[in-house]
Amino acid sequence: MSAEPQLRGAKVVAAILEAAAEEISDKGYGGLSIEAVAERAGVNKTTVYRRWPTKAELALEALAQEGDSLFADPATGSLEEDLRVVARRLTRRLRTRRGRALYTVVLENDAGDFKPARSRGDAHAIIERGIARGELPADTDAYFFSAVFFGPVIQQALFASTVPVEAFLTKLVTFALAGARAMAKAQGARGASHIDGPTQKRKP
Amino acid sequence: MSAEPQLRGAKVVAAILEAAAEEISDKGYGGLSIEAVAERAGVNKTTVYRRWPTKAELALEALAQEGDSLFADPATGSLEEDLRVVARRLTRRLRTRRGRALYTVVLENDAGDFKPARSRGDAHAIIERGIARGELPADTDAYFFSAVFFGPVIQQALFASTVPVEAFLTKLVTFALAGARAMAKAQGARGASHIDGPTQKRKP
Amino acid sequence: MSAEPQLRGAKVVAAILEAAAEEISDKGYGGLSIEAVAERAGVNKTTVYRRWPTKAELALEALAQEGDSLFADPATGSLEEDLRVVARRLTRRLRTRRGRALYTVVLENDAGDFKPARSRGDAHAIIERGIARGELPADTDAYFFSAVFFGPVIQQALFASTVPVEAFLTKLVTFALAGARAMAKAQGARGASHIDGPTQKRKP
Amino acid sequence: MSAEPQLRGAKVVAAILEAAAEEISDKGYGGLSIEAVAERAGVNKTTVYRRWPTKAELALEALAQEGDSLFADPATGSLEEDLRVVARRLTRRLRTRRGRALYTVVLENDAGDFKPARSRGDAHAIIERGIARGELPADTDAYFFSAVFFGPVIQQALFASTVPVEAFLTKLVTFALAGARAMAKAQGARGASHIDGPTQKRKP
DNA sequence: TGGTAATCGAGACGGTACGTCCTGTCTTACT
DNA sequence: AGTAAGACAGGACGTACCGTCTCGATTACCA
Repeated sequence: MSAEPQLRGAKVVAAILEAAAEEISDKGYGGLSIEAVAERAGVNKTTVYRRWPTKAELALEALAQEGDSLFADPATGSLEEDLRVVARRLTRRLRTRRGRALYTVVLENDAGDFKPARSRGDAHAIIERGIARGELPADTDAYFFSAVFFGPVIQQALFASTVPVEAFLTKLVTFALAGARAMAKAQGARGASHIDGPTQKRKP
Repeated sequence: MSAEPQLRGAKVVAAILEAAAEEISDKGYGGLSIEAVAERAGVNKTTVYRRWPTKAELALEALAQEGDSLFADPATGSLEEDLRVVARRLTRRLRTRRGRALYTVVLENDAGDFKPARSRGDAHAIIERGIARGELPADTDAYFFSAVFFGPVIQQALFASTVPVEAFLTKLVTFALAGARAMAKAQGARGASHIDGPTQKRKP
Repeated sequence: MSAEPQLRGAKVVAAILEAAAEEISDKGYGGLSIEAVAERAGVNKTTVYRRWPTKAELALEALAQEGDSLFADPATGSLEEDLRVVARRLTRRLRTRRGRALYTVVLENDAGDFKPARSRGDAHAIIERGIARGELPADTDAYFFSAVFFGPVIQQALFASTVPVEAFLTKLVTFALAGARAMAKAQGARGASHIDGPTQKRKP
Repeated sequence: MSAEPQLRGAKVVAAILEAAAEEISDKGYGGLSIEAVAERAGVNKTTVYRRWPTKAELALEALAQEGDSLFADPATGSLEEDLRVVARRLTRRLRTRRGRALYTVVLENDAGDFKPARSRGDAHAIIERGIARGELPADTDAYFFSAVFFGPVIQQALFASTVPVEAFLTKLVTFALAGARAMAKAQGARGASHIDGPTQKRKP
């Protein structure tokens, strides 16, 4: 009767990941020390090293613990509003040390095949609902649209001195939709996007 | 008695900045240590600390040494081509440890009033030449357009697993121009952008 | 499914002791680690701890595996030669990490009731044969003589910068025999020695 | 005006050596940890490592701080009594963790050219005074005699289960003197000893 | 022959110390 | 005055063993 194997282990893992997340929130990824995580988790340093050989791996797993709410369906009924809501969430999160941490990890290592990319994948649902509702042309490339819409948002939030305010969002939404529609008219279907998500295949 | 005569003033500064730039190229901003810089510059640790209290300040100054060529006028005669050229340069640089370093600094500190924002300002010239040539509507907001065009480029280069290939650039250029034109048609002038350059105030 | 079948009982013990002996030969007692022994023996760490709670105990048992040949009867027919032979063996062994290990164990713990003392007991046979042959006075105290003869040998081998060479041995043999004879003459029997063997009591 | 250079340094050194000596007294050489020494000295770990790369080097220097009193002239007027006094001092010290430490260091490393050997050199004065007084033959080899007399003492003190008691000392003194005299008579001068002190030359 | 008990492997864990690297501050002396 | 030289306290690194523990697998012996 296999009860719970690794019961102790699971607790330890949870404690460590939580501690790591908190440390990141407090001091950012740059200020993250495994010693501090271990102590905060009430765990020995070697226990952390056993599972996460690298600060980066630990941080990534800690940051992956949640964050799924970001692209949750806003269900406003309108694509424009949906995009605005998600962009606001994104912006708010990226003003957080914790929100930025993910990007710092990616930047300091070279890894690209990552949470940021992956979670942006979650945005496709929103876009595809917009397509279904006819707010975007039928042949719109969701990956491309996502890159083009969220790219500037993230960029502004992470690296610009001034916060992208509401007005920017409004303008961006208008711009993106206009671009997508105009492009569709101008060139018709143009094959698959060339920004690929991690692994998945595109359908015709 | 000392073999090497002491470096003085400007020479010291130059040696240190150069050493720092090389260290960053080798090990990235994360792997940058003042000790290593000092040794590489043939200079004492104290001398470095005297002028740059912070690793970030040193890195920023070292990285500012060059990089102005990025937005130099491609002078292809066409806005589309100009944008493509600059985007290619940007992408190539951002695949470099040194290119990424700048963004890492900004991310790890919270400072946003920085090179990235400033240098994007340099892109305005290109865009405004496009406006002058009639390739973009007369009321196009250069700041906004810059953010909307380069945002996705930077985003892809820094954080995406897949390199933004030519096809992406082509699509992006098309998209951006289409968006700008459509927006102009649809709504006319709509007030100033809300993405501000470094310090200057925008007028209504 | 496991490739190697488990070792059991006596086999485990043998494997561990052998592994321990080899480790000591390689790295000395100071460099002896139970982990390394376990791995070398192809045995789990716990299995070692189960039987030898202490590094010292393990080492002692491992070192006790052999070493009985040291005081084996040289049977040269002459006490002087017998002593020389045994002293040479001793010296040679004490130049070995393994040979020294035993003394290190004794020194690091405070335990004195140990192999060194015990094995010196084996030397008595040689001495007593010498007494029987008339090479030493009849009332010679074998324990005392052993201490007085082998003491300097061990001392030189373990702690002196210069190896005790043949000439030293020759001189020592002469000296010891001369001392024993002179002492006998000078004072006659003088009661029991006060260096006791491990446990046994000396009789008057 | 060179005041005291290295004033701070000298204090630190003294503090560390004292702390090390105390640690050794408390826990023996085996239990000596650089961390503990550093803390006890109120000094940073790296400061210790800077000067003593090895535990052994630190221990040796710490143990060399004193210990010169051991072979100080007992000045009893009689060689026999002098030897007894020094032997008693030696024995007493070798029952100490600190006293044993020196020998442990030598044993664990292979270094032989050492304090123990060197300080035994100090014993020569005593022996040579005995020669001068006519208590030993004129051609007695002080090195050899020293080895032959103190060897058993050290041996018993370090490795025997039973303490070498007074009676042993008495017997040993008698034995050694008898041996030296008998040897002189039997063989006359026989050239230099073959146990050499560290470096010095023997005089004819 | 099948079941139970002893033995063992596997490996997580808290803990101590290792020896190294870098930080940022300080003192001293040189030039 | 600016610099080299370098000692220093401090903190974290990543590693090695320690000795303890739990969990299953294996083996051996006994019923």
